[in-house]
Amino acid sequence: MRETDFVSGFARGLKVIEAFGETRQRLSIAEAAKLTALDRATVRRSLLTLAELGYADYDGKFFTLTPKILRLGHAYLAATPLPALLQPHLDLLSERAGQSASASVLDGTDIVYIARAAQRRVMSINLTPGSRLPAYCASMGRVLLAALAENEARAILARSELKQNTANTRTDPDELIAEFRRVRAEGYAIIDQELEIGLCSIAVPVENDRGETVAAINIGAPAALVPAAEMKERYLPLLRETQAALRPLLRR
Amino acid sequence: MRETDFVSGFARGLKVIEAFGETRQRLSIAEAAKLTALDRATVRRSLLTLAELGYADYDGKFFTLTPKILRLGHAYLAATPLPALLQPHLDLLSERAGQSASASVLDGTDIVYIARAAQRRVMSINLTPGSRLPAYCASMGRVLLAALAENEARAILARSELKQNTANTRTDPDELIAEFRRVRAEGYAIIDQELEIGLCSIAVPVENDRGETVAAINIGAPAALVPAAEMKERYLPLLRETQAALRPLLRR
DNA sequence: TGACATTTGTTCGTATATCGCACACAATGG
DNA sequence: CCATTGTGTGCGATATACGAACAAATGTCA
Repeated sequence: MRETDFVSGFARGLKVIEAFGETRQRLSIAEAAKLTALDRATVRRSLLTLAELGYADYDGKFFTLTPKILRLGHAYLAATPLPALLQPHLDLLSERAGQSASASVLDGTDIVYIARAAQRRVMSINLTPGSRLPAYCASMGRVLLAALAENEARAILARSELKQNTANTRTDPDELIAEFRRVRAEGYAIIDQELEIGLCSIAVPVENDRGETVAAINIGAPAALVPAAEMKERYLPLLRETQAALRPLLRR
Repeated sequence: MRETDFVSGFARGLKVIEAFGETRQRLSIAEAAKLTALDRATVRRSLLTLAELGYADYDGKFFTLTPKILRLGHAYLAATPLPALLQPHLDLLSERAGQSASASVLDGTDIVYIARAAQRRVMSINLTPGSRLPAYCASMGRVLLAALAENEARAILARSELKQNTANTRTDPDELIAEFRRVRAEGYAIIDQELEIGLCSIAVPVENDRGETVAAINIGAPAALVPAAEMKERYLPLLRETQAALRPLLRR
């Protein structure tokens, strides 16, 4: 790709949109300029463009995103067959397990939820398609990282902010890499309150007919009701059944 | 706003992203150019920019969006307090009604789901935050359109593609405007299989402490289990309670 | 309160980046 | 083999970014 095959005005605009997620819903021109490290004049032009197109509102002082911006993410969810294909299987899985079931893919150091069948709300966080969690301390994240070449997984860990969310959180890269080996060998990952106290989850990879990992699915349960030790025997068989049902459906 | 306060490169890029939603997940340069009515060279630069930034993959022939694109929509869902504020109330509502409950706002001629608590799956469509339905034939759409000034509502109907989805679908603008008056007077809207055979729903507005309509919430049920005639007595009281609980929480 | 410092939004001029067009070339299919 | 469709590139005209300057608003302190 040549130097000139890059539209920097477009890239700058996308950066401005993402700036909204990091803080509040309202951003002034100067705030957005600080968050994006772009010139105030440039940010102003991007924001006015968003407003002109209806992706943002402007009251003369602050800009706020409008729901029209969801069209952009929806372009992915609607265009990609994976979420729609997984959804009915997650519904069934969730019903049989009596717990929430989700599917996600990897994006950088995060997992991104692409489909979800919720039962009771157990987490403090509100998860919907598009939600992100750090991969290193999520069961689906462990599964997805384990599917990568070890040097790639290590590179992602190096870029991750390995935060000690709870007393249980594993933050040592070597220890995590070792866990990835176990996950690869045994085909599942269990998280025992590493992300949030009171929450356990178990995940398996979703593989296509070539055996490539294209996503991960999990079941989450309150630790008070389902101790981590019981996660495997209670839910792994159900996850394996879903996994097996999906494999032939996923052609590459 | 001056003419030069508009970054057309940015606007063109956003148009390219939206082009993915309309068709398949894979777009060639020429296809994207046709869909957006932009020059091939321009579309090519936009797509290469998306690929360079990791929002798209490029195999040398086709471009596909990556889950990173969900960051853009997520910037809205994370930044706006409304979805997170509504979610627990929808969960409760859904549990008490034993049916799915959702919240949406208006974007042009569509309603956009911003939160949802699903029970069993009744619709053929998979609804998640970001999903869109035509406003004119959805219960929440009727409520949101009824909240507008009548000439605005009429203008939106004029722009809508009033499709006869089922035998029950109302498509006459005058008839719809009359229905909006009734909705405004009585404070709720019921849809009896106008969108999809077998699906009934009832919606009420969510108002802030000034009485302005900021969203709509609904309950959907299978027509086989809950005839449209029973929707009101069964679910309207629950919706009204949720509505009342939300009002003081919504400051403007 | 009033003077001053700081922050923020806006405008301007100019160097640079980008657009749309025209054309060359490659792949594909009848 | 030619028609068709799609991709890459050079170029002149135009649009855009940047830094700086200015104006307005806001905050600070005596």
